[in-house]
Amino acid sequence: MGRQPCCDKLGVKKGPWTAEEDKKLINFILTNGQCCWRAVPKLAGLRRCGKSCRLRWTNYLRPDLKRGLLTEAEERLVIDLHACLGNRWSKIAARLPGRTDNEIKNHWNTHIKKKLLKMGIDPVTHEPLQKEIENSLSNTPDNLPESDKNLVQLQEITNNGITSSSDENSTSPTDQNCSSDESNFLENDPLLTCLFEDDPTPVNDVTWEFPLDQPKLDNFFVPSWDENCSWLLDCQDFGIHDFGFDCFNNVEMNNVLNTLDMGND
DNA sequence: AATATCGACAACCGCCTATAT
DNA sequence: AATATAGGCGGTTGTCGATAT
Repeated sequence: MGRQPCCDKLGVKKGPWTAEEDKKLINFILTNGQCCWRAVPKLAGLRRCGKSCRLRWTNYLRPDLKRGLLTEAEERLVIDLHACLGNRWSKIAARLPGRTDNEIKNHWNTHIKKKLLKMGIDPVTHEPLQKEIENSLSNTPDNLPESDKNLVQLQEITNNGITSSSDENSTSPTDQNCSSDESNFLENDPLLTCLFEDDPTPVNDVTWEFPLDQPKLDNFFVPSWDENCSWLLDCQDFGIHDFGFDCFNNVEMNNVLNTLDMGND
């Protein structure tokens, strides 16, 4: 005999989550923490698969998530990491605190991929596209619009990381990064160095490691109430009290709300 | 104003690995 | 050891708002 089935497929709801469902999931996890996902839907009163709950929480409801587009610095980091790791989005996401693999994957497919192609870089291999090289001979950076100059800058930054260790027998950038010349490459990039350690520590991993100097509430730690939590204020479908923050006493709640106000100033 | 097309992103699907039975 | 599921991951699809025609 194996394990119990994940969930009863019959009667499991699919499609976009409603505000009511979000509320139930948030309330449940803030109260009970993350336990076995299989049990979550039943205990939280949701007609969803446990997998769906995990995804919803991980990709959308987690309080430590950043909202909004990736910054330029984050984009550069994603490109760097992708050059070395390929489509291992979860590994890449682990290096970008507050970002999810799904978010990075989507951003890659909708933004970065196009940018790289526009720059004449193959988004898969990170090698220059031959055709684009020929075109570039007659299209120098000086002739490019400002937006394209930025892209060229980005390319240079990316290539510096990739080619700084190049030797006479160099092959593809990806090969250099991840195999024979990996050590040299890593020496030049402290960020990536930690990637290949046995127990890599994120550059700034806030995932569920809420700082101890944050206010300790009755049932859980909360992340810093700065921009990362502005999402809470963005929710238009239900108020903050609907999230189950009623479990706070008045003093704690006032502190939280005051901090939120300060953050908005 | 109505319709078509596109872009962004949330969510699902199916596969893989680790692990419980 | 064999079997079956949980959890995680990456690829793909579906939905919806914005923009173009």
